[in-house]
Amino acid sequence: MRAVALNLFARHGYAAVSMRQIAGEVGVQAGALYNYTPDKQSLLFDLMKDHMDQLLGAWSEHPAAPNAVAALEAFTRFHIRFHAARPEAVFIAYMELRNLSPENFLVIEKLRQGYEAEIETLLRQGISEGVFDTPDPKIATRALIAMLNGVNTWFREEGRLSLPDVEDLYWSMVRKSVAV
Amino acid sequence: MRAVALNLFARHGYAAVSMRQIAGEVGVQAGALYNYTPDKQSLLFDLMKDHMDQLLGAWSEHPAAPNAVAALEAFTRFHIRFHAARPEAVFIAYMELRNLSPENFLVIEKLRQGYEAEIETLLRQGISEGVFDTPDPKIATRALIAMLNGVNTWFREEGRLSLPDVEDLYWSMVRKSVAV
DNA sequence: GATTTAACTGAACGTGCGTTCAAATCAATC
DNA sequence: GATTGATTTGAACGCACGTTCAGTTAAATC
Repeated sequence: MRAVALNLFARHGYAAVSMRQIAGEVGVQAGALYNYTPDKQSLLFDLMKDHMDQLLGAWSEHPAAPNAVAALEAFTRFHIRFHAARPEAVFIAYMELRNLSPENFLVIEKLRQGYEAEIETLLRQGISEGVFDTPDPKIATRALIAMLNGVNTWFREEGRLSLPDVEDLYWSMVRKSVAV
Repeated sequence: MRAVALNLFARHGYAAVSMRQIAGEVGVQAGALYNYTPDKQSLLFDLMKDHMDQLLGAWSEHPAAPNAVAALEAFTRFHIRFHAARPEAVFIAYMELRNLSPENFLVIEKLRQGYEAEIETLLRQGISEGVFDTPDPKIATRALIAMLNGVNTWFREEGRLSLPDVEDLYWSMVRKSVAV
């Protein structure tokens, strides 16, 4: 059910997908879904929460890098790979924030901020190492994440560029954009 | 009516806003809206089309720059200013693409590609001038636009940074990211 | 002030929504 | 094969949706 909901929410949007549609693709009547989720809102929230937990979990398991440049490269490649591997969850995580109830939104937003904070720390380390130069690490973090998130709007497995190609291209831009 | 619809679509999403809601905020009954739009879909399309026309129109009226670096700086500042000035239209233009009918989507998508193409041309000029170095201008264009679009997710008029501050920060990153 | 035109109302149309629940069905245990 | 517990069905609940339209009201013209 989660998988079907993820796919439909990503394709048509949370508000435009009915419980009957989800049930239909699962091969079941709408009522049966309520054995697995208390309501539609929780279904959305759980998908988004799972995604954020996986994102933060996967990054936290990443081995420490010897210096800030290596850490930023590791992050750049990790972020691109992680997001390219689950385009549907990513799409939902960024597009359906406003369809979360206020309490649920706060939970997800806090997780998102946690991720952002890790990257900001990384940039600050590079600045104190003297290898990065950016006047506002907070804004630079957001700029970099926005740039990397952009990959998901166009990247296709079967496309002209392979994932390593994309990683190389973006790493080159990320590196230069915060270089001294 | 357009203004109200723009605001509501931006706040709650096209699918989540009813014609009765729009009518209510206008101070009129739902039926009256149909004197001004044939249907809800056209209302969305017109808002998006207007936005894209304004974007392309405003950029095309920009004076030519003496060289590629100046042109890229002009573009960076223009893009940030233009988008910061109409956050609701921008939000809709990027979030409601999937709620357009297939024909309408094609129209908007073509306009978006036109904008992208202008920036790509600009990058290519810088490469041939020898002032830019980026292995894939098409991807670099998308990366830059994604980065600049990111401003709208956090920028607030009353915030810590003024618009010129933001322009300066992003121009510094844009410039370096494609530098030789 | 009568006449024409434009704008709006209010009710209705058929449809689909999220959710509930008694009844039916299925699976596992004894 | 009877009993139990978990799943699923199918119908129903009240409500909201986009859209239409005959009838009313307001504005503009003469």
